[in-house]
Amino acid sequence: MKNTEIASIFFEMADILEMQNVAWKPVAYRKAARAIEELSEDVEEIYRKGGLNALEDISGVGENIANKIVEFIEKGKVKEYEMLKKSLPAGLSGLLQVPGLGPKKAMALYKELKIKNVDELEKAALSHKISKLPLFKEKAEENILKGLEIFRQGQERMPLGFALPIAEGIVLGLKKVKGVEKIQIGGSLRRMRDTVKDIDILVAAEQAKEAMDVFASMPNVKSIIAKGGTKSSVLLKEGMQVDVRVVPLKSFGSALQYFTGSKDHNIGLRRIAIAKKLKLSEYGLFDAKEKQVAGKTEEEVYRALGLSYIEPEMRENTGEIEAAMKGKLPKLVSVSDIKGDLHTHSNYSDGSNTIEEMALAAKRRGYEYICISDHSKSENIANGLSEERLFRKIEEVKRVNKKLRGITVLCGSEVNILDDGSLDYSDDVLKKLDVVVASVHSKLKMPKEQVTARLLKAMQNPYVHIMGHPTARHFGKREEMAIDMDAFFRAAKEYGKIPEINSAVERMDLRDVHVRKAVEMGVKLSVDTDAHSVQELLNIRLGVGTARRGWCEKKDIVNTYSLKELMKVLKKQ
DNA sequence: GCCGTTTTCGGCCCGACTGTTTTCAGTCG
Repeated sequence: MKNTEIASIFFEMADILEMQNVAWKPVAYRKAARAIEELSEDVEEIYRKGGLNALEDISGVGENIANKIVEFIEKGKVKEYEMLKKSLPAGLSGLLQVPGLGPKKAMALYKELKIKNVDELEKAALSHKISKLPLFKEKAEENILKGLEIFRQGQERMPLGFALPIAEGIVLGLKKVKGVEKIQIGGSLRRMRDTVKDIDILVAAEQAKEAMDVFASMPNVKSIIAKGGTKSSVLLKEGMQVDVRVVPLKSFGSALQYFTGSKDHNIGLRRIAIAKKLKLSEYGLFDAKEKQVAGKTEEEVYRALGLSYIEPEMRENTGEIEAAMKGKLPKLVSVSDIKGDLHTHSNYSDGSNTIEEMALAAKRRGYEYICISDHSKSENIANGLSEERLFRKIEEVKRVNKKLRGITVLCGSEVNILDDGSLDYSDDVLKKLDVVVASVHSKLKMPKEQVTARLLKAMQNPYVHIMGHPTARHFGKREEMAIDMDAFFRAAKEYGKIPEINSAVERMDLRDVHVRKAVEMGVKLSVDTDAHSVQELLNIRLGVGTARRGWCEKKDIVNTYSLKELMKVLKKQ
């Protein structure tokens, strides 16, 4: 997949152009880079199939950038990028990644002190050379060192499942503050992106000061980046930045809309506002006479722009605005639609709770069913079940079903897909199970053709129902496997297999763009937690978030079906 | 460099915080 590589070239070109004070081009290159980064398909594939025209169909990609993509695909490099790089010392544009440093200051540091990279920047700040420059006074060195700290900590995006509880803790703390009328998480966290860079929190209050003071003095605050009357930013000990904004109640909806983003979605909305001779800001939607025509709620803002309400998870400017104009948005699946979990573990393999405990926890969630799918025999590291232990487990599930009312336990297994695409149990064993989840846990670095063939072969097995965490990515450990996703979903459709949206905090697999593609191709999916304890059943909200980002409706997700309907779908295979 | 429900040319989102500015530039989201 060349997408990430190409995107990073355009991001760097944007930085270099910005340092050279070139107008608008940086904006254009960054927009194109973001779009390429978010593609579900390999740009190379898009080019092979549809040529230059198909590349230009990518939003933000015009003739010029399309040609550069072709150049990279065919020659492995982009001439203009190479030339731009030569115009500045290597590493200099990297200074822009340090918060607080923009093109002007970075260029000044280079011209005055010959600072060419982040390490030299730190040395200069520590030896107090910077404060002698005209643009920089006494506070500057302190801020640069603070910026470097944020830069080093903020290199990595944090998985949604880590950030969400942290954000919820802050919300809880601020809710109690006198004068706080409303509070809500915004940003990419509210859009349920699988990873987030920072946490945005919006507060409605007439007097902001007390909320700001409480926020800045929370116990997990490591340092304060900015603290003003209505806007503060801090760095947490957990390593992430949190921004809190306070607005009056009458602006809460427009502010929430604004701080939820995405950036591209907001630009789209503001264009519509301009076309209607209106002005949209975080304070509201205003007419030509500066009279507020909407702003108290988000619904009001969308309605006033002539759009139906767009759910946060869809706000990426990937067609949702056009759909909202025509009133053709999907009705997204929600957590309350989920009737069961089809991929969980018990202490038969590597889970920490008994089958009965898992079942009772599922019942407390209001589920109709839960499938306990422990690991298969070759997964030694996770205490995978031999055939003999599996048969014992089937009996145990029968016993629990007899004992418990109001929840049905399905006996399943997460069966390893071996290197050649065959499965870890024989068909005679698989056919005794209610649900078979087939997953890859080994040889994750196979070339694309091989790994795709491996998955396709597994899908041809008539006893497989669900394809578990299809790309096998693991945050901080490994990238996703190289898979031809088109071929994968075509096969899923042909054989009636159900790819999984795995909600485990460190997996989140499939990704949103894959899900969107599956939905477009008419492939049914399952949202599962892969829970190894009763607590982890809660993570279903993460997977549902991904499903919503992929525009899933209830009908697209099989575990929103009643047990009877679900069994019909599974039997059909 | 991109783009078109006013446009193929002329726009391109809009406002807060910081520092030291005595009225604003730079940076950020």
